[in-house]
Amino acid sequence: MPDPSAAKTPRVRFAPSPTGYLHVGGARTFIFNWLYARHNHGTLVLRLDDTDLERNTEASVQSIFSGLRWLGLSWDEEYKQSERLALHRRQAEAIFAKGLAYRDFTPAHADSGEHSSSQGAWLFNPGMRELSLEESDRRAASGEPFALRYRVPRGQGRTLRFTDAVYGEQSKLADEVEDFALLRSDSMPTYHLASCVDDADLRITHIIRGQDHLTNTFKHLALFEALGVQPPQFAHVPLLVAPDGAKLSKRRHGPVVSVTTYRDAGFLPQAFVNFLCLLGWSPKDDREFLTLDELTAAFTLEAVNRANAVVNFTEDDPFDPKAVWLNAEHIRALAVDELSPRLQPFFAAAGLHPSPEELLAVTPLIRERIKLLRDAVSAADFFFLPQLAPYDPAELIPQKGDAALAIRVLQTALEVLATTSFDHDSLDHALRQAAQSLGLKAGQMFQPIRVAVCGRKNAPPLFETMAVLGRDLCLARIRQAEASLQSLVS
RNA sequence: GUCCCCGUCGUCUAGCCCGGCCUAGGACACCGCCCUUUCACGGCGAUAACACGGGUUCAAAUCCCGUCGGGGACGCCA
Repeated sequence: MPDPSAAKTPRVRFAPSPTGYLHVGGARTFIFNWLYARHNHGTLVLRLDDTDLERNTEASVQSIFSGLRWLGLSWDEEYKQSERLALHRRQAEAIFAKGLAYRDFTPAHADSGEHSSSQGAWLFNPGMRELSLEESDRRAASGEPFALRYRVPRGQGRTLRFTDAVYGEQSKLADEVEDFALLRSDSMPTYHLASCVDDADLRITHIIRGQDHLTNTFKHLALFEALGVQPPQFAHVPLLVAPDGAKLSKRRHGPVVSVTTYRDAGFLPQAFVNFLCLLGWSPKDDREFLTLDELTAAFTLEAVNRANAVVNFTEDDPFDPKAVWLNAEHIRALAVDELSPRLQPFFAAAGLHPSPEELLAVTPLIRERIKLLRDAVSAADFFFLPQLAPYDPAELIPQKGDAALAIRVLQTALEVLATTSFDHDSLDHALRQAAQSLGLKAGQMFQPIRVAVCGRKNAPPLFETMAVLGRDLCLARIRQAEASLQSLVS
């Protein structure tokens, strides 16, 4: 029998609930959905699952949208569950009318505790499932609040089954599924109801979501049946877990799981996407660096793993080293004129405002030296600082030398630089010759100049740096350095 | 507790479905060497894993059973 969903072009959905910022696990689920949709020329639906009035916030909605926009992956349709309440309620009533659900008048929150701990799983509230329709109607009419529960077909030896695209054949006895709620006592739909009703109504063909929903799927199977529709295909993806093995959570792990943390630290979205894809999925060859196009071409659900993946962050280092490495790779893969403008906001945040031209000149000197975009500031601030940050004059002293030697180097440099043209080759030639005439190794000559000009020992290549800085600034800084050395000798 | 899922280097993974080519491959991180005006890039190299126990087989990381370990679900949260 042909699979009805296989013929249609796929429709997938990402359905975050706006109860907090977009976190890395959610981002990855979104990316997998996006990749699946694009790979198969299907449609990606973004649906805000905002049926929990208590916990939803507008700030979360904004945070999710800005996170998604930053990723740069677009969706095709957009819905909000809160605008579809009428449909949810209508379907709940239809299910009730078919006798597949019942009213539960047990007060909310009255039953916590006693079943979870000792006597096994909770299945239903005593008395409510068997309430006669007459009494149920009477109590409802009298205004007594109730939740609507799905009447799981228990006691018939039924087995609920589905084939997960990632986890394979799944089955569970219906007797082990609890009577989950469809409507709350305030008549708001629950997640299960709203989700299934919308998935059916939006004609979703493939549900790609976190593995934490694997067991919920049995409830959804029953619900789709109650709704009278074929269930979509399911594909559960392994969870992203913290180094301690627990599933990533905003509450326990804090801002390190927020995508804005990555964005603000200077991850490139394409690197972030690349990294996330490699957690729980691989192209099955040795590629690690993949562009979006390559990811799209290579992505299949069959290649998704089943084991949870650890995001390797620590207290003092919030980012997985592999994510950082991939980011550095993507930075290096960027053309200078693409990279340069992306650096600008990070300088601005540090109070530095180089012109686009200045930044463009500096970018090639630091491109291979930064792992995160924000590193650009510490790597290149000296280009744009009118006054160098104070440093220890002892740094100016070269290997196997003393302050007097450093002074001699700088004085010689001052003379030579006064007449040398400030391009790489001229500087290289002039300074090497100067070193020779002083009887010094090149490094002994260059190091004091580097520190004088950059204010520190580790910096981009000297001649390119000086060429960008220009003669005036270089001479001024070298003079200043020489003066600071005088205090050391006297 | 009940049910579901998972278990290859520290981490991400290839290999597992279709046993032999696996003295288990790649990557990150770490360490060492080379390149080099510093840093970085790049190159080379080293350390490092089939959770355990049975079984099937001429042969098991690969198939079967069990044990242990980890995770998830069990909410009028999603």
